[in-house]
Amino acid sequence: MSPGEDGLIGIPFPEHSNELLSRLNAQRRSGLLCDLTLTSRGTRHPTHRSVMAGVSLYFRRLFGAEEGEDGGEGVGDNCSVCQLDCVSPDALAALLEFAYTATLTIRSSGMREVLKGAQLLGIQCVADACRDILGESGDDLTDPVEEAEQPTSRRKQDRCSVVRASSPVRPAWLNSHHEMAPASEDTPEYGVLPTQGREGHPPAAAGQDGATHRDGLINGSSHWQQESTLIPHRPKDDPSDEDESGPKGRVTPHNNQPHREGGRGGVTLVGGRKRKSQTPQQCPVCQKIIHGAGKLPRHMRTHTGEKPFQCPTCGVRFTRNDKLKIHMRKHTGERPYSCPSCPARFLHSYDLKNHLSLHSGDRPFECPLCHKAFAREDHLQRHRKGHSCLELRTRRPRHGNNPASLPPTDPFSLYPESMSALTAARHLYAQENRSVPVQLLGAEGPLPEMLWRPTGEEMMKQGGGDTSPHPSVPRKAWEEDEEEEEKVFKVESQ
DNA sequence: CTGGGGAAGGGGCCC
DNA sequence: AGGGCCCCTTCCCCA
Repeated sequence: MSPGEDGLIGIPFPEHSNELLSRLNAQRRSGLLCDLTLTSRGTRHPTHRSVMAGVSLYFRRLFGAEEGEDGGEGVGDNCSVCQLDCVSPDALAALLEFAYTATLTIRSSGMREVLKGAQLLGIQCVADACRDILGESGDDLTDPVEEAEQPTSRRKQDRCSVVRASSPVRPAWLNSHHEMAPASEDTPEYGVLPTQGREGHPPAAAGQDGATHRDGLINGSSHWQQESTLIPHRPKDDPSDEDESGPKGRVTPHNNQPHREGGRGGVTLVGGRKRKSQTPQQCPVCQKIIHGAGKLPRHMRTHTGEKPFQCPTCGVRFTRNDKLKIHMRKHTGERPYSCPSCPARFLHSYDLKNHLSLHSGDRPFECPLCHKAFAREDHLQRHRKGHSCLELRTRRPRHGNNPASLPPTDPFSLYPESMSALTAARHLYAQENRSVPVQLLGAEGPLPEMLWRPTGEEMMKQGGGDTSPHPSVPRKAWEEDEEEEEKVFKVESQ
């Protein structure tokens, strides 16, 4: 944590934007707090001008809520009814529904009317989606409003605006719901947000609370990209950890372990291969070190809850473009991973991997306590976290160890990490028909030292994180000791 | 409790 | 350096 942020913590509320939008929609339906009525050929739609300004460039300009303006009264401030006869009633209703629900529900026959309305009102993402579905390019249907705002490449131009726009408490209509599957993964198009003057002019839609939050975040996590800590590059001190495996240098699980302290960076020559800088950066919210150039924005969306990538078919939203891409396979029926041994085809590579283990019958993940084998590592972990290992351990270890009646050096190693030390102590003492000594019960304060055992994280901190010689079966140090000594503690329950 | 499917998140390589 | 794509691990949920 940098000195300037001492004591500053960021507590994300990912559902906030959705809940806020949902409540606003409820208010709209019941006519509460509505300060604007849209009409179209006789139909009337009460709504909130702040929401409309948030979703529509037309209304932003009408109300003078456009960033970069002086924040004075907009021309539309006195306007309470806005006649939009140029937009069909159905299209207007659909666009309003979209504004409050992030979902566009229309009949295909009405698609063109919605496209026209979206263009007229400057709702770019809807216009783009409609064009995609209609199979039209945007070139021949360029919205004049949008064109005026985006004279050149918007994606490139607005890169810095995207940074500011990523505030965790940015109102929903300014960050996520109106963006349909932007083309860029880590820098989603934030539509029509201009680049200048945001701090000085909180969006009209933000209201008082919104402004307060924004002010708070200007000094905090909203400036994550500028203020995120660049971790100094340091030559890797353990060359053995470098990836020298496989074609294309694709990492093996061994090399996919979490990086140890510091981080690889700069340019490292490994086996003649030039290694690119990974520019590790520290997340200002969770302090986590993020490796890889350009990966911090992606990580930040895990805090903000932003899901800028929406499936145009079913409306499901994703934080990442690659996840959306995989999701789209459900709709297209594409199953790119086919089993060489049978006709089975899969959506994901790991599905195929799991499937192949069924063919081979391979169960490489063995519980060191009960020696039950699993095909999947996470199943082994789940098994170990549960208490199933405390049951009778009648299985023999794979390598023909002689079960010993002696407990291992650290008897607590026999218990899952999820079990408290005190519970484990009770269990251990119960094996010997003894009560847990009073001095171990430690009613308050930290547990007595002899009952303390490090968590996985603590092990990482203490030992530099090198927990396992075989990363597919990560084991704590005490487990390895246990195995080395080949002492199997058979719990006698009788 | 286990097996399987799926989602989320992190990291590496290439462009 | 950033973005796209891919692979991996971990977690959650359901049968």
